[in-house]
Amino acid sequence: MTVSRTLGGGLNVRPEIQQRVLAAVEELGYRRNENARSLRPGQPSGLIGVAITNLANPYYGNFALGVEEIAAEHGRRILLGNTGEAIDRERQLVADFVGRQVEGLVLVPSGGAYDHLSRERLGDAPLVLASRRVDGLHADVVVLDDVGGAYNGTMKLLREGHTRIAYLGNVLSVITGQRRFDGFQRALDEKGVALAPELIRRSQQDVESARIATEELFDLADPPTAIFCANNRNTIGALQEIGRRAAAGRSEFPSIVSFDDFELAELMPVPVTVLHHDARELGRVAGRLLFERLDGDTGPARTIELPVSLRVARS
Amino acid sequence: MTVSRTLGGGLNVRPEIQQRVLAAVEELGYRRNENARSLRPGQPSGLIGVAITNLANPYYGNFALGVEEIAAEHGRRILLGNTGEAIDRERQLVADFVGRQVEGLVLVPSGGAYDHLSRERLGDAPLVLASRRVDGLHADVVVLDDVGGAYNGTMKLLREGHTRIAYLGNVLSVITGQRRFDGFQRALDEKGVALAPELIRRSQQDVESARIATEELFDLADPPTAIFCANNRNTIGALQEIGRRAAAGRSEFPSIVSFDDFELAELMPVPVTVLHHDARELGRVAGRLLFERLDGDTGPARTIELPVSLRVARS
DNA sequence: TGCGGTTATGGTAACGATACCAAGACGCGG
DNA sequence: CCGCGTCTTGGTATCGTTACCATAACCGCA
Repeated sequence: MTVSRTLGGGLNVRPEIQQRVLAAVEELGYRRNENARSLRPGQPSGLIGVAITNLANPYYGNFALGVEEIAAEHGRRILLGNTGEAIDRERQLVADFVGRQVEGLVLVPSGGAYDHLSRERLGDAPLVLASRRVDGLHADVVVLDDVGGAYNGTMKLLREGHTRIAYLGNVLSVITGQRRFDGFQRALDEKGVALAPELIRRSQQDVESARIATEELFDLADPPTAIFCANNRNTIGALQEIGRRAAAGRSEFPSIVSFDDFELAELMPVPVTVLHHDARELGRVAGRLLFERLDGDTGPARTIELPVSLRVARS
Repeated sequence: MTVSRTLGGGLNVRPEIQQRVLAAVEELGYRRNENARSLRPGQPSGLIGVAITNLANPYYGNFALGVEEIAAEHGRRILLGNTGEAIDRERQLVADFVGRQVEGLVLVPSGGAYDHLSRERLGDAPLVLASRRVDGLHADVVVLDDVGGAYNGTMKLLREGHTRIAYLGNVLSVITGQRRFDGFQRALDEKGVALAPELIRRSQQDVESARIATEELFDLADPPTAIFCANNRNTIGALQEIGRRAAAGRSEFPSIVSFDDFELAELMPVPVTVLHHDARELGRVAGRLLFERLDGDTGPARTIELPVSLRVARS
């Protein structure tokens, strides 16, 4: 049709006819069907699939926003899915994204199996993994300097003289959690401080379970004097429990190191040191990696490690 | 093809052939093209368009999660777009969503013009507006009890004896902001307290501008003794400024009422009262309204007003 | 054996858009 | 006035899928 030409830039169509076409489009409320458009071979769908683990966590909301920002710059939309850390849901989401002909995929992997992420399963769509590494998979990766950040944060507590340092972390299957724990452990080893098994809690995924874990820590005969929180959810849970106890008159004032920044950290009643990193920037970097692939970069898989800075919010 | 029948449930296909088809699918890595699928008339695309104003705000992240949750229950995916409060971007997003054959739209409107939301522009896709009302538009709406919530929060401050109450709010064009200001004003009127123009700041969209506005309030000759924050961003900004001043030794301890809850509110150094509501539930309700329309409900447009509860986080 | 009925299988058309091709209209130079 | 090139326009095929239809194979029963 002449309509297609008109809407596609209007090359070689008489201006008068273009006017008539546009008038008819306006009157009929015609919208080009993008799905039919992307059906023709070689035509891009204009979609980027983004799968994150937990949209309720503002960290991932910001991450998604960073990807969306880069996608929008390139005229693409994002299809967003929430995996909820469930591998089945991740599998299903990835399959669906591929079925919808996404041009590329950005994924925060739940960890564990990754057979659904193999090249032949994804077709032509490049894959960028974010926030978490998956060993043995050929894909671009953007992660934080988890080991170094956790090491620096723990060292700060050790230098302040703490020896009973608790660790609140994510489930074991999440590789990020392992790397952060590695950094934590390395710092203790270096200072010759023994790991106290009763102070290590590594299975909290949400705020409430983190709060309960903190409650149990405080109820120990020999409670910790400092807490290393391996992520935002654990930090908030720990601080909530501290607030509860303060309200009940049983004040506990451990030093806190939090991997992941959070708003109002500087207003906390206990000394909080924050390992700061920019989720939105992480999303942007993931987006840029993806679009470099889409622009034809065929080099080997890259791993970008973003720095984590130590910020003393209150001491 | 027999392939289509096999993947579509396998009715009237010999089990032996089904096995062969599935084996071939596995070997070739075949994925059904969902775009081609939705091309046939009457076939749904399985997509719901969700456009929110600011994904960096955890409130909207949670909202999107609520919609995603309901969509997932119905086997649908969400296409997520960020408008950034820009009407042009909203227009573009909506047009794109329609072009991609979304089955329905959930939108947090930026406010202002809404010609792009008329029925003929959207085709068959039902529209649900969330969080903000748009007068004169025939669509289902889910909003909070903005007026009542703001009224109750302000009343609490007035009953505590405050008469110099500052107001930190969103830009004027956002209808939610107007409604919250209405509730604020109604409470003042009822108690016979005059509105002090120098204490009313209604143009902060982000945390930093809210912090600066708070700084200016404290520097007044006759500073406020309480602050009503009309949304999360303004609350955080105000509290940040309070923290800064405390760190500098110039302690200011106004009472705060915050429309929108936030994590760790109970740990703040000043009395904070929170007008609590559940963003995720808002998203769920919007999603349910949408799916009722998709299930054939053709009744008149409904408006659902979700309650806002007053929670004394710290007093 | 023959006939109606059920089940299995693949051919064809159609969805909406566009690349390609063919053909008509027009202008210009020889 | 003719031939060539350029611009404009619409016909046709195609993308991947599924509804519909036609056909074939098979069964049971009279």
